[in-house]
Amino acid sequence: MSRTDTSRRGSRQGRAGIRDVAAAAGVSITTVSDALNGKGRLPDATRRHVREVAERLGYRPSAAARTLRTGKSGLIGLTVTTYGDEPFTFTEFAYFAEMARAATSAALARGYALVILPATSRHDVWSNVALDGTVVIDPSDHDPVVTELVRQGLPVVSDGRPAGTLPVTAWVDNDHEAAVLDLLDHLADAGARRIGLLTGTTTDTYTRLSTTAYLRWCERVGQDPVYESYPAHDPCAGAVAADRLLARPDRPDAVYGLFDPNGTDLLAAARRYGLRVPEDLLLVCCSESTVYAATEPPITTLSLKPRRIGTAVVQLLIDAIEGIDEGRPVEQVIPTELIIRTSSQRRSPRTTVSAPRSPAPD
Amino acid sequence: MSRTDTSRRGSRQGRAGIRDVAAAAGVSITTVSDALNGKGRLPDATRRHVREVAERLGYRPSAAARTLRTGKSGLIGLTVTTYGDEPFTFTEFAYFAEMARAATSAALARGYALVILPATSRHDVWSNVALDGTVVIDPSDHDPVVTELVRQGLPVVSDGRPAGTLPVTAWVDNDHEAAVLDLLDHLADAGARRIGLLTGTTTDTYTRLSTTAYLRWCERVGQDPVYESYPAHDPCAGAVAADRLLARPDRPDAVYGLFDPNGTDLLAAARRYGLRVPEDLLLVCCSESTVYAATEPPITTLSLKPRRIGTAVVQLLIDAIEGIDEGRPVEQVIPTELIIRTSSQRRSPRTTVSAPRSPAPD
DNA sequence: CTCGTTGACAGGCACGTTTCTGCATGATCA
DNA sequence: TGATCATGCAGAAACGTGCCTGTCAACGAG
Repeated sequence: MSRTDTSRRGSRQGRAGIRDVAAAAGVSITTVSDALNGKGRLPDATRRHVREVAERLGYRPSAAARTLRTGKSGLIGLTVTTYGDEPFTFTEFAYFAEMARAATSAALARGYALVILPATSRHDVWSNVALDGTVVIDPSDHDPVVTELVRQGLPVVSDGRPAGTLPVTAWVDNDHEAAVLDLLDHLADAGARRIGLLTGTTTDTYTRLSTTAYLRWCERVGQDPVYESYPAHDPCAGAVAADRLLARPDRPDAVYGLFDPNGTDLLAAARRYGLRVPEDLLLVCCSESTVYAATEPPITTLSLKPRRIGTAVVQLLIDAIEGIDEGRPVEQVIPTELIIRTSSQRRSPRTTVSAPRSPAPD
Repeated sequence: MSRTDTSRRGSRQGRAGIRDVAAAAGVSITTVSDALNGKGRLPDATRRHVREVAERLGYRPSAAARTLRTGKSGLIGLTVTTYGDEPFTFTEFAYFAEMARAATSAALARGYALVILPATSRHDVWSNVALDGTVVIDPSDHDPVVTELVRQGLPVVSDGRPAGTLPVTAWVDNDHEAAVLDLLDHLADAGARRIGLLTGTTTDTYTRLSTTAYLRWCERVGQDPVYESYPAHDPCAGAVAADRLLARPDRPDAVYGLFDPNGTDLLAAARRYGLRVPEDLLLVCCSESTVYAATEPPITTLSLKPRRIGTAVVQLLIDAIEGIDEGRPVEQVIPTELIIRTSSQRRSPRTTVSAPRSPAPD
C-alpha cells in the first residue's frame, strides 16, 4: 500500500537524513546512530563504513531532533541587563566584551554555544529557544527572568552575587569591598589626604558594595566622604559628574572612579582646573581598558578580571547542567588586580620645583 | 491494553506539555495549538479559555519540538573570526561590541536571538545548533565555514564585502576607499604635507582596501607613501609600530591609524618625541571609542557606524530567511562618519615658524 | 543435544509540536 | 427539501533522532 517505503521522497530537499545514510550504507537507522555516536557494540569495520557513507552524503544530524530526543540543546543563555532598549550599557563595554569572550571560549571548549538574550526580551523569544542553562550578569533584586528560569528547573549562574533571596544555582563575583578598601589604602599610602569617589545612582550590587566600602573606609580613617553620583548608563553624565567633583570647595586630592570612562573624564576635568596628575591629584578607576596604559599620565586601574569571571561562570553552569557539581561550592570569589601606574604614585619629593603649569587656560 | 492513555505519566517531571493543557481545557491538542498560535478558526471564547488554562499550568511550548516541526529555530549565528583561540581580536572590541549590540537588538525586535559562534569552532558545536541563518564578520577568502553553510542552504550575510567568489547571500560594508580618500583630503586641507599610515599586516578586506586607497591617494597628489605595518591582533605591537613610524627620517606631519588603539599609541609616541598635536603632528584614527573625545588633545576619529551595520546585516539576513528579499539589493553600503576634533585641525596659520623639536631624545 | 551467552544488528516507540484532513452541526439557498 | 457552505473542533501523520527491546547466528559448556 502507501506505507512509507525506504526511499521516502528521495533525500528531501538536499538535506540527507539518518535514514538516507542507513539506506546507502545498507544498515539500519540504529546502527547509523550508534556508529556515529560511538555507542552500542559494533565492529570497527561497520563503524568506519557508516562514517564514510555519512561523510560522503554530507550528513549533518538535525540539532532540533537531537535536542527533542535527548532534552539537551548545548545552548547556554547569556543574559545581560538592559538600559533603555539596547542590551548592555555603554560603560561596561570592555568588561562585557572580555567577559563574553572568555565565556564563549569556555563554553565552546566543552561543546556548548552562547545565546545572547537581553533580560527584558519579549517572552516569546525566551521560550523559543531551548536552553540548558543561563548565565545572568548582575541580576537585579527578585529578577523575574531568573525566577522563571529556576521555576522551569534550569540551572542559573550569576555574575555578581545575587541580591535578596534570588534563587540562583551558583554565583561568581569579586570581593568588591576588599578591593575598594585595598585601593583606598594604596591611595592613602601615596599621600592622599582626602579621597573622593565617583559613583553611580543605580542600585546594582557592584555600585552598592563599592560605595558602602568607601563610606566605611572614610569612617574608619575619620575622613568626610566626598563623592558625586551619576546615572552610569548615560555616556555623557560621567564627564559632568567628574567636573562637579573637582569643582567642589572641599576638592579631593585623590579620586576613585567606579566606571570605565571615569579615568579619561577625570583626567580631562583635572586639566580644566589646572590640576597636575599625580602631583595635585591621584587617580584610580575601575576599568578593563588598555588605553589607560598610554594616557598622559598612565592611569592606575582596578581590574575585575572579567576573563576569569566569564570562565568560572560557564564552568560552574556546565557542571550544574551535567550534574557534576554535587559537592562543589556554589559561590566563587575571583580576586581583583590593582594595576598601578603613574597616576597613583607620587614621585620622590622632587616636585617642589616642577615648572608651574598654565593654571586654567580654558 | 497498554495504549498511551490521555494521562500518560502525569505531566512528566513538572513541565506541562500541550497534551496536559488540552486535557485540562477539555479540548483537543489541535485546538490548543491553534488557540495559542492565533491560527485556525476558533471563537474568542475558546481561545481565551485555552490561554487561561495554559497560563495556569505554566505551559511553555517546547522550542525543540517546534523547531523540528516547523524547520525554523529563530536562531541566528554570529560568526566572529578568531585570532589564537579566543573569539574576536582585542583591537576590535569597541567596534564588535557596538555591532553585536545593534545586531542583538535588531534580531530581538523581529523575534530572533543571536548565537555567538567563533569561525574556528569545533564542528560538532556548529552542527549541534539549529540556525536559520548566519551573520559572518569579515569572512576570509574562501571561508570553509561560509561555504559549508551555503551548501546547507542557509542564508549568510557578511559584515564586510566578501573577498574572491565567496557565495554570500548579501553583504553590508562601508565604502572604505572613499572614507580614506576623504580623510586624507581633510588632513591635507588642515595643512599636512606628508601623511603617514599605520596599518596592519593581515590580509583582510578592510586593511587591504584602506591601504590601497592610501597608496592611490599618495600617487595622485605625488607624495611618497610612508607607512608602518604591524599584526593588528597583537595588543602591544601597535605602540611599537607607532613609535617606529614617528622615528623615521622621513617623519610624517600627519598620521592616520587604521585601528582603534592607534590614537593613544600615536599620542604617546608623539609625546616621546616632543611633538605637539596638532601643531607638529595631525592625528586621525579609526575608532568607535569615546575616549578620544576626552584625550589631550581630543582626537579626530573615523567611525564605521557599527550600529548601523549591525542593524542592516540582521535585517538583510532575516529578510532572506523569511523570503521577502526577492527584489531587494544584496549589498548595502553604510556611510562612514569623520568626527573632527582638535587633533586634525591646525589653528590659524600662526605656527609657520614652529620651534624645531628635539629629534629623538629616547 | 540443549542451554545460556555474547556479538551484531533491525524494529519500532517516544520526544512535543504543527498542520493537513476530516467529521459533525447548523445556516443559507436554489 | 436536499445541496452547499461556513463553523468549530478532533484524529493522526509527520519532523529526525535516540534508545529500548527484540531476533538471529555462532559458540562453548554441561
